[in-house]
Amino acid sequence: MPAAMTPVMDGCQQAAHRLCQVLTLGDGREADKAQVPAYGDMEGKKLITATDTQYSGSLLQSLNDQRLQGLYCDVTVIVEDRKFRAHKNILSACSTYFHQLFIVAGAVVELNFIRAEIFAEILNYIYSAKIVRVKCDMLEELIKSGKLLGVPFIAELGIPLSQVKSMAGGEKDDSPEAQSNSDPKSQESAKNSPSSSKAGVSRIPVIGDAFALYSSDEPNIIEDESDDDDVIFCSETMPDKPVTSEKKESSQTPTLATNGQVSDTKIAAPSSQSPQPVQDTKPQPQPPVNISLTTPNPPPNCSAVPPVPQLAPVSVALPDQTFQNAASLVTAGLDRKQAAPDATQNLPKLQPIGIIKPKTELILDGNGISSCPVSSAVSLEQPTITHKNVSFDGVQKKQVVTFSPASSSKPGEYKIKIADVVSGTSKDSSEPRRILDGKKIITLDTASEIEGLSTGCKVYANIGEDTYDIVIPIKEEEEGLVKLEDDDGFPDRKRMKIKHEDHYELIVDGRVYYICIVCKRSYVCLTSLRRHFNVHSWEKKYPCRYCERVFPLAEYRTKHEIHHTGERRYQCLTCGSSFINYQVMASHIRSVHSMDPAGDSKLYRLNPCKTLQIRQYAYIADSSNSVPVISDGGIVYDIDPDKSEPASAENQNHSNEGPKPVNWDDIFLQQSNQNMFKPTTSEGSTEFEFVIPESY
DNA sequence: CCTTCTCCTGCCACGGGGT
DNA sequence: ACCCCGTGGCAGGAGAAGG
Repeated sequence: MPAAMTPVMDGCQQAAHRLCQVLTLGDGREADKAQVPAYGDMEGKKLITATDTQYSGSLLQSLNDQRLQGLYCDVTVIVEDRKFRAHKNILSACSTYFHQLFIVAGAVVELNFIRAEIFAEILNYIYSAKIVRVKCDMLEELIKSGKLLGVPFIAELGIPLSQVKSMAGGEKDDSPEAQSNSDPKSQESAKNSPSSSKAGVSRIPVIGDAFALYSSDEPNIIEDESDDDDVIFCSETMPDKPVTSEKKESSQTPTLATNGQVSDTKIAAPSSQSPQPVQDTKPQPQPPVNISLTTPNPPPNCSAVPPVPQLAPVSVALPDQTFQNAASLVTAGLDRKQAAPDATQNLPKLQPIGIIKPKTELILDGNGISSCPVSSAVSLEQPTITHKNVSFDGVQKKQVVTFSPASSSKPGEYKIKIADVVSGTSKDSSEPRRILDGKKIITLDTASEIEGLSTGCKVYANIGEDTYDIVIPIKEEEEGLVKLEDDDGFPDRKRMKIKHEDHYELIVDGRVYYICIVCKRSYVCLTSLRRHFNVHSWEKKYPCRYCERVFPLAEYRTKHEIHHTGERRYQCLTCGSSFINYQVMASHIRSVHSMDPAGDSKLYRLNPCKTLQIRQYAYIADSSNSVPVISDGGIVYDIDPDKSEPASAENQNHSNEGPKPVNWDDIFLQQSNQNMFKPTTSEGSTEFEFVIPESY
């Protein structure tokens, strides 16, 4: 040990010794787990080599801790009803799918081809290099999902361990690769050379290091720390877990016959090599992209393969100017065989993509726009790495989304088309055109200028031929950072307040449309989008008090609960009949009285809700005087107050505070603890008895 | 074809917090 | 007092499902 060498150490040796001490003692790690510095030529120049063999492991652990705390997470992956916060860099490094996805995707991505439970396992693996206690019946799906996401280790779990190089013969340390791995240069070359990583192994793909944060120093077997785990899996690299467990491998490791590729879905085995620089990347095996183009939101668990975002916009007809669905407005998936600008006139809903996601920072220097000296390239400019994109390479370049009423083939229709843009100088783009809602809006008139924009800029539409509105959130990044890190150490607390994580902004003719970043629906009102976005994020959940259903919108729940209570608030003023909702009432008025409930005449009234604690005001349905009034009671129901108010205690607390509504979450929190409002818990009668009126 | 139900989205009122 | 923003109810349309 170096300590014994101290008396004869020179300065270099002492430095090395100190380094060794740091390595072994600096952060409490044990000395025998760190590779001590090696002394080179003791007589000549002293070369010191010190390897912190635990660095990669501790780094990964730190990253995982940060993920679990939501710290510095820059992407939210929505799978089914669950959200997963993560770091783009990590996902990108471990998954070829994410690597490509994040070229164009924003801060929120939604996966509809994988189950949340499976993704959770994959994510745990990405951040821990371990797969722990996965049920055998999940393994096949896990492997399939690993293939879809391009996570090689998981994708190749079906390979019998005996075929894995590092397991064969157990002589991994003596393998040429293991030896070469000790040389950083060799490591580097191995990373960049798939063939080199497969040296000596011809039968199976070799698990490369693209998916692992560990440097490939010591190929090892991953084994879970717990002794009672049922399954272990093999990995090349796990420096701090150099444990081999042949017994478990031989007896319990599943050996599935799913090693081959899923031919019917054209899913290729994930690449075993590291994600290449974009410029160098050839089309890699990816989940096919040709199936979701007409289904922007396929149902969860569908067998569809992941829709890789496309980079090329396509022309699409717009229904008038209403922009009911921005999927037909902003972007559209581009059939790789249909690049003609006007070939998609009658396309159905297409997979929305093509949002221009600039990559570099835009600087407003007072007089104009100057992009940072980064390799200014909009995503559209980058040689893309999916075969689909490659197929459009050259077409996408210098193509932007244009929005031209004149280009529409039908009266009143707008069309987005692909247009070649000739680079040129901006005419009037130097000044921020206007300030809107805390954002600067500038206008560029050439696509080349857009190339210099950053992800902080919201460039989502043009306003005319070769002119583009650019929305620049002011201090967006600062806001995001600040709000991600809450004072009390709970980074999630203000997550909802992070700006622009949920939408793009599209400006057409000076009007702002808010585009959901997940499904690309457009909204005139930002509040509508925020409300809508909960159906993706499930940031808030609205459970029914009477059954197990959960709703993403409070209004849905309220309407649903009214069905439980049976209350009929809508009363026809012509015949006095009451109805459970507007639709039934309107149908009644139209069919029975042959009148239009939406007309000017006052045909119905809405009585205040008696059975639910909702806002105590009602609208008198009079389109000419739609003033909210506090109803004095519809006298439709005679409700036992002792039983009609599920939150009676809460109401009593607020009884002296006016009509302040009770927070549902407070109510539900209490209720959930007491489990007192579910119908099955009531004895003999429901909690909500009320006298059914004659009209019922 | 009709009815019923759910979903959706613009609109608006309310309430809380900040200035 | 005013403004901003989040919340959530309402209107009314659209579409799906079922009879």
